[in-house]
Amino acid sequence: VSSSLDETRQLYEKDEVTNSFLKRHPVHCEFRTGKLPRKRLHFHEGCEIYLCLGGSGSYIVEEKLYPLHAGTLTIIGPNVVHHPYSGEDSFSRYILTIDEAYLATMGQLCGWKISPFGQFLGGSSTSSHYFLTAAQSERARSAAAGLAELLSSPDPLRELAMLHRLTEVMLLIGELQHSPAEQQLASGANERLIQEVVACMAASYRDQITIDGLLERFPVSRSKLLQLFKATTGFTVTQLLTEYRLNQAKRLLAGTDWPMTEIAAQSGFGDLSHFYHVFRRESGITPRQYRQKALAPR
DNA sequence: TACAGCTTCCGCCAGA
DNA sequence: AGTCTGGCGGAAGCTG
Repeated sequence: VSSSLDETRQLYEKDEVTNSFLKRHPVHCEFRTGKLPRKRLHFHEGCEIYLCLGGSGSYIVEEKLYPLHAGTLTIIGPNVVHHPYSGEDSFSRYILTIDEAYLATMGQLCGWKISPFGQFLGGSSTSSHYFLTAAQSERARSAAAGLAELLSSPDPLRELAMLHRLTEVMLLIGELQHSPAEQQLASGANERLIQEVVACMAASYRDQITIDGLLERFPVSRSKLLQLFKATTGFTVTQLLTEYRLNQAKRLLAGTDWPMTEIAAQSGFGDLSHFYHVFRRESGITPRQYRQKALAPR
Protein backbone atom coordinates (compact mmCIF):
# COMPACT_ATOMS: atom_id res chain seq x y z
CA VAL A 1 0.00 0.00 0.00
CA SER A 2 2.76 2.43 0.93
CA SER A 3 4.60 1.85 -2.34
CA SER A 4 1.52 2.74 -4.39
CA LEU A 5 1.15 5.85 -2.27
CA ASP A 6 4.71 6.79 -3.17
CA GLU A 7 3.85 6.26 -6.82
CA THR A 8 0.93 8.65 -6.66
CA ARG A 9 3.14 11.19 -4.89
CA GLN A 10 5.59 10.91 -7.75
CA LEU A 11 2.73 11.38 -10.20
CA TYR A 12 1.85 14.60 -8.47
CA GLU A 13 5.45 15.71 -8.78
CA LYS A 14 5.37 14.86 -12.49
CA ASP A 15 2.52 17.32 -12.89
CA GLU A 16 4.98 19.89 -11.66
CA VAL A 17 7.86 18.86 -13.90
CA THR A 18 6.96 21.21 -16.73
CA ASN A 19 6.57 24.09 -14.31
CA SER A 20 10.02 23.50 -12.83
CA PHE A 21 11.59 23.17 -16.29
CA LEU A 22 10.22 26.58 -17.16
CA LYS A 23 11.45 28.05 -13.90
CA ARG A 24 15.00 27.11 -14.82
CA HIS A 25 14.79 28.14 -18.44
CA PRO A 26 11.90 29.82 -20.31
CA VAL A 27 12.09 27.45 -23.25
CA HIS A 28 12.23 23.68 -23.16
CA CYS A 29 12.36 21.22 -26.02
CA GLU A 30 12.62 17.48 -25.98
CA PHE A 31 12.39 14.57 -28.40
CA ARG A 32 10.62 11.46 -27.23
CA THR A 33 9.82 8.18 -28.85
CA GLY A 34 7.80 5.16 -27.84
CA LYS A 35 4.30 4.58 -26.61
CA LEU A 36 2.69 6.93 -24.14
CA PRO A 37 1.54 5.34 -20.93
CA ARG A 38 -1.82 6.44 -19.63
CA LYS A 39 -1.02 9.33 -17.36
CA ARG A 40 -3.02 12.14 -15.87
CA LEU A 41 -5.08 14.66 -17.67
CA HIS A 42 -3.16 17.71 -16.47
CA PHE A 43 -2.40 21.38 -16.93
CA HIS A 44 0.72 23.48 -16.46
CA GLU A 45 2.08 26.96 -17.04
CA GLY A 46 3.54 27.90 -20.38
CA CYS A 47 2.51 27.19 -23.92
CA GLU A 48 3.04 23.70 -25.30
CA ILE A 49 3.79 22.92 -28.93
CA TYR A 50 3.50 19.26 -29.83
CA LEU A 51 4.99 18.07 -33.11
CA CYS A 52 4.23 14.48 -34.08
CA LEU A 53 6.74 12.90 -36.46
CA GLY A 54 5.77 9.25 -36.58
CA GLY A 55 3.14 6.77 -35.48
CA SER A 56 -0.36 7.77 -34.54
CA GLY A 57 -2.39 8.57 -31.49
CA SER A 58 -4.75 11.19 -30.14
CA TYR A 59 -4.61 14.30 -28.03
CA ILE A 60 -7.35 15.32 -25.62
CA VAL A 61 -7.24 19.10 -25.13
CA GLU A 62 -10.07 20.37 -22.91
CA GLU A 63 -13.18 19.16 -24.73
CA LYS A 64 -11.44 18.39 -28.02
CA LEU A 65 -9.92 15.19 -29.34
CA TYR A 66 -7.23 15.81 -31.96
CA PRO A 67 -5.82 13.01 -34.12
CA LEU A 68 -2.03 12.66 -33.95
CA HIS A 69 0.09 11.30 -36.79
CA ALA A 70 3.25 12.24 -38.68
CA GLY A 71 3.03 15.94 -39.46
CA THR A 72 0.46 17.12 -36.92
CA LEU A 73 1.25 20.21 -34.87
CA THR A 74 -0.78 20.92 -31.75
CA ILE A 75 -0.58 24.16 -29.78
CA ILE A 76 -1.91 24.24 -26.24
CA GLY A 77 -2.31 27.42 -24.20
CA PRO A 78 -1.08 27.79 -20.62
CA ASN A 79 -3.08 26.02 -17.93
CA VAL A 80 -5.21 24.22 -20.46
CA VAL A 81 -6.09 20.64 -19.52
CA HIS A 82 -4.59 18.08 -21.90
CA HIS A 83 -3.46 14.49 -22.38
CA PRO A 84 -1.69 12.89 -25.36
CA TYR A 85 -2.05 9.19 -25.96
CA SER A 86 -0.55 6.57 -28.24
CA GLY A 87 -0.17 2.85 -27.81
CA GLU A 88 2.45 2.55 -30.56
CA ASP A 89 6.16 1.96 -30.02
CA SER A 90 6.93 3.90 -33.19
CA PHE A 91 5.22 7.04 -31.89
CA SER A 92 7.72 9.91 -31.95
CA ARG A 93 7.35 13.60 -31.20
CA TYR A 94 8.98 16.82 -30.14
CA ILE A 95 7.51 18.63 -27.14
CA LEU A 96 8.29 22.33 -26.97
CA THR A 97 7.22 24.44 -24.01
CA ILE A 98 7.58 28.20 -23.77
CA ASP A 99 7.14 30.35 -20.71
CA GLU A 100 4.27 32.84 -20.78
CA ALA A 101 6.38 35.88 -19.85
CA TYR A 102 9.03 34.99 -22.44
CA LEU A 103 6.39 34.89 -25.16
CA ALA A 104 4.99 38.20 -23.94
CA THR A 105 8.44 39.78 -24.33
CA MET A 106 8.69 38.46 -27.87
CA GLY A 107 5.23 39.84 -28.47
CA GLN A 108 6.34 43.30 -27.39
CA LEU A 109 9.30 43.18 -29.77
CA CYS A 110 7.03 42.13 -32.60
CA GLY A 111 4.31 44.65 -31.84
CA TRP A 112 1.53 42.14 -31.37
CA LYS A 113 -1.71 43.90 -30.59
CA ILE A 114 -3.34 41.07 -28.71
CA SER A 115 -1.82 38.75 -26.13
CA PRO A 116 0.89 36.46 -27.45
CA PHE A 117 -1.30 33.45 -26.81
CA GLY A 118 -4.17 34.96 -28.72
CA GLN A 119 -1.73 35.64 -31.53
CA PHE A 120 -0.30 32.19 -31.20
CA LEU A 121 -3.55 30.32 -30.95
CA GLY A 122 -5.46 32.34 -33.49
CA GLY A 123 -8.03 34.30 -31.52
CA SER A 124 -9.72 33.34 -28.31
CA SER A 125 -9.30 29.57 -28.50
CA THR A 126 -7.18 27.74 -25.97
CA SER A 127 -5.64 25.34 -28.47
CA SER A 128 -5.18 24.74 -32.19
CA HIS A 129 -4.24 21.83 -34.38
CA TYR A 130 -2.59 21.78 -37.81
CA PHE A 131 -1.72 19.24 -40.47
CA LEU A 132 1.67 20.12 -41.97
CA THR A 133 2.98 19.38 -45.42
CA ALA A 134 6.16 17.32 -45.63
CA ALA A 135 8.18 20.50 -46.18
CA GLN A 136 6.58 22.33 -43.25
CA SER A 137 7.01 19.28 -41.07
CA GLU A 138 10.72 19.18 -41.88
CA ARG A 139 11.11 22.88 -41.06
CA ALA A 140 9.43 22.35 -37.70
CA ARG A 141 11.50 19.24 -37.01
CA SER A 142 14.79 20.90 -37.76
CA ALA A 143 13.96 23.94 -35.62
CA ALA A 144 12.89 21.70 -32.73
CA ALA A 145 15.99 19.54 -33.09
CA GLY A 146 18.11 22.69 -33.01
CA LEU A 147 16.41 23.86 -29.85
CA ALA A 148 16.82 20.53 -28.13
CA GLU A 149 20.52 20.45 -28.98
CA LEU A 150 21.11 24.03 -27.86
CA LEU A 151 19.56 23.31 -24.47
CA SER A 152 22.45 21.03 -23.57
CA SER A 153 25.12 23.22 -25.10
CA PRO A 154 27.42 25.57 -23.15
CA ASP A 155 27.57 27.94 -26.13
CA PRO A 156 27.78 31.55 -24.89
CA LEU A 157 25.57 32.62 -27.79
CA ARG A 158 23.05 29.97 -26.91
CA GLU A 159 20.22 32.32 -26.01
CA LEU A 160 20.52 34.15 -29.29
CA ALA A 161 20.63 30.91 -31.25
CA MET A 162 17.59 29.63 -29.40
CA LEU A 163 15.70 32.80 -30.16
CA HIS A 164 16.56 32.25 -33.82
CA ARG A 165 15.19 28.70 -33.74
CA LEU A 166 12.10 29.81 -31.88
CA THR A 167 11.45 32.51 -34.45
CA GLU A 168 11.52 29.85 -37.17
CA VAL A 169 8.84 27.91 -35.34
CA MET A 170 6.68 30.96 -34.83
CA LEU A 171 6.98 32.08 -38.42
CA LEU A 172 5.77 28.65 -39.48
CA ILE A 173 2.83 28.88 -37.11
CA GLY A 174 2.01 32.32 -38.48
CA GLU A 175 1.95 30.86 -41.99
CA LEU A 176 -0.30 28.05 -40.91
CA GLN A 177 -2.76 30.48 -39.35
CA HIS A 178 -3.01 32.47 -42.54
CA SER A 179 -3.06 29.59 -44.98
CA PRO A 180 -6.36 29.84 -46.87
CA ALA A 181 -7.75 26.38 -46.33
CA GLU A 182 -6.89 24.57 -43.15
CA GLN A 183 -6.71 21.14 -44.71
CA GLN A 184 -8.81 19.32 -42.16
CA LEU A 185 -8.23 15.67 -42.88
CA ALA A 186 -11.56 13.93 -43.01
CA SER A 187 -11.66 11.80 -39.91
CA GLY A 188 -13.40 8.44 -39.90
CA ALA A 189 -16.80 7.75 -38.39
CA ASN A 190 -15.27 6.00 -35.38
CA GLU A 191 -12.99 8.90 -34.66
CA ARG A 192 -15.84 11.41 -34.94
CA LEU A 193 -17.95 9.32 -32.60
CA ILE A 194 -15.31 9.41 -29.88
CA GLN A 195 -14.72 13.12 -30.51
CA GLU A 196 -18.40 13.75 -29.85
CA VAL A 197 -18.46 11.54 -26.78
CA VAL A 198 -15.45 13.35 -25.32
CA ALA A 199 -17.05 16.74 -26.05
CA CYS A 200 -20.25 15.57 -24.40
CA MET A 201 -18.39 14.38 -21.32
CA ALA A 202 -16.38 17.60 -21.06
CA ALA A 203 -19.60 19.61 -21.23
CA SER A 204 -21.48 17.67 -18.60
CA TYR A 205 -19.03 16.05 -16.20
CA ARG A 206 -20.54 18.15 -13.40
CA ASP A 207 -23.76 16.17 -13.78
CA GLN A 208 -24.31 12.50 -13.35
CA ILE A 209 -23.20 10.70 -16.50
CA THR A 210 -23.71 7.00 -17.06
CA ILE A 211 -22.72 4.69 -19.90
CA ASP A 212 -26.41 4.05 -20.55
CA GLY A 213 -26.97 7.79 -20.81
CA LEU A 214 -24.18 8.08 -23.37
CA LEU A 215 -25.59 5.13 -25.31
CA GLU A 216 -28.96 6.86 -25.55
CA ARG A 217 -27.29 9.83 -27.14
CA PHE A 218 -24.87 7.82 -29.25
CA PRO A 219 -26.70 4.72 -30.45
CA VAL A 220 -23.91 2.21 -30.96
CA SER A 221 -23.37 -1.09 -29.25
CA ARG A 222 -22.16 -0.97 -25.70
CA SER A 223 -19.01 -2.99 -26.29
CA LYS A 224 -18.12 -0.96 -29.35
CA LEU A 225 -18.33 2.30 -27.46
CA LEU A 226 -16.28 1.09 -24.52
CA GLN A 227 -13.64 -0.67 -26.60
CA LEU A 228 -13.28 2.18 -29.09
CA PHE A 229 -13.14 4.78 -26.37
CA LYS A 230 -10.32 3.00 -24.58
CA ALA A 231 -8.38 2.33 -27.77
CA THR A 232 -8.64 5.94 -28.89
CA THR A 233 -8.11 7.90 -25.69
CA GLY A 234 -6.24 5.49 -23.45
CA PHE A 235 -8.89 6.04 -20.77
CA THR A 236 -12.00 4.13 -19.87
CA VAL A 237 -15.10 6.32 -19.83
CA THR A 238 -15.21 6.63 -16.06
CA GLN A 239 -11.48 7.25 -15.85
CA LEU A 240 -11.72 10.25 -18.16
CA LEU A 241 -14.79 11.48 -16.32
CA THR A 242 -12.85 11.37 -13.06
CA GLU A 243 -9.92 13.19 -14.70
CA TYR A 244 -12.18 16.04 -15.80
CA ARG A 245 -13.70 16.26 -12.34
CA LEU A 246 -10.34 16.25 -10.56
CA ASN A 247 -8.93 18.96 -12.79
CA GLN A 248 -11.98 21.12 -12.20
CA ALA A 249 -11.59 20.54 -8.46
CA LYS A 250 -7.92 21.57 -8.66
CA ARG A 251 -8.78 24.75 -10.52
CA LEU A 252 -11.43 25.63 -7.97
CA LEU A 253 -9.15 24.80 -5.05
CA ALA A 254 -6.47 27.11 -6.42
CA GLY A 255 -8.80 29.80 -7.64
CA THR A 256 -11.47 30.12 -4.92
CA ASP A 257 -11.80 29.89 -1.16
CA TRP A 258 -14.93 27.75 -1.42
CA PRO A 259 -15.41 25.03 1.20
CA MET A 260 -14.86 21.41 0.19
CA THR A 261 -18.58 20.68 0.00
CA GLU A 262 -18.90 23.33 -2.69
CA ILE A 263 -15.72 22.27 -4.53
CA ALA A 264 -16.90 18.66 -4.65
CA ALA A 265 -20.40 19.59 -5.79
CA GLN A 266 -19.21 21.99 -8.50
CA SER A 267 -16.75 19.39 -9.81
CA GLY A 268 -19.34 16.66 -10.23
CA PHE A 269 -18.63 14.61 -7.12
CA GLY A 270 -21.99 13.75 -5.63
CA ASP A 271 -20.52 12.62 -2.35
CA LEU A 272 -17.96 14.43 -0.21
CA SER A 273 -16.40 11.30 1.21
CA HIS A 274 -16.00 9.90 -2.27
CA PHE A 275 -14.35 13.15 -3.38
CA TYR A 276 -11.75 12.91 -0.61
CA HIS A 277 -11.03 9.28 -1.45
CA VAL A 278 -10.58 9.88 -5.16
CA PHE A 279 -8.53 13.06 -4.72
CA ARG A 280 -6.18 11.36 -2.33
CA ARG A 281 -5.84 8.29 -4.50
CA GLU A 282 -5.13 10.22 -7.70
CA SER A 283 -2.94 13.06 -6.49
CA GLY A 284 -1.37 11.65 -3.36
CA ILE A 285 -2.33 14.63 -1.22
CA THR A 286 -5.58 15.89 0.30
CA PRO A 287 -7.59 18.72 -1.29
CA ARG A 288 -6.59 21.15 1.43
CA GLN A 289 -2.90 20.33 1.01
CA TYR A 290 -3.31 20.93 -2.72
CA ARG A 291 -4.82 24.34 -2.06
CA GLN A 292 -1.97 25.25 0.30
CA LYS A 293 0.64 24.23 -2.29
CA ALA A 294 -1.13 26.13 -5.03
CA LEU A 295 -1.33 29.31 -2.96
CA ALA A 296 2.22 29.13 -1.61
CA PRO A 297 4.51 31.78 -3.10
CA ARG A 298 6.89 30.34 -5.67
C1' DT B 1 -24.59 -8.90 -29.76
C1' DA B 2 -25.21 -10.97 -25.40
C1' DC B 3 -23.56 -12.44 -21.35
C1' DA B 4 -20.80 -14.05 -17.27
C1' DG B 5 -17.53 -12.96 -14.06
C1' DC B 6 -14.67 -9.88 -12.09
C1' DT B 7 -13.36 -5.06 -10.78
C1' DT B 8 -14.25 -0.51 -9.63
C1' DC B 9 -17.23 3.11 -8.35
C1' DC B 10 -20.48 5.54 -5.49
C1' DG B 11 -23.26 6.95 -1.74
C1' DC B 12 -23.81 6.25 2.99
C1' DC B 13 -22.47 5.95 7.86
C1' DA B 14 -19.31 6.14 11.72
C1' DG B 15 -15.52 8.16 13.78
C1' DA B 16 -10.97 10.72 14.26
C1' DA C 1 -17.88 23.18 11.98
C1' DG C 2 -14.97 21.58 8.64
C1' DT C 3 -11.63 18.17 6.94
C1' DC C 4 -10.36 13.56 6.31
C1' DT C 5 -10.17 8.29 6.65
C1' DG C 6 -12.10 3.61 6.73
C1' DG C 7 -15.48 0.32 5.69
C1' DC C 8 -19.70 -1.55 3.67
C1' DG C 9 -23.17 -3.12 0.11
C1' DG C 10 -25.41 -2.35 -4.02
C1' DA C 11 -24.77 -0.40 -8.63
C1' DA C 12 -22.32 0.23 -12.55
C1' DG C 13 -18.37 -0.47 -15.48
C1' DC C 14 -15.16 -3.37 -17.96
C1' DT C 15 -13.01 -7.48 -20.27
C1' DG C 16 -12.86 -11.60 -22.66
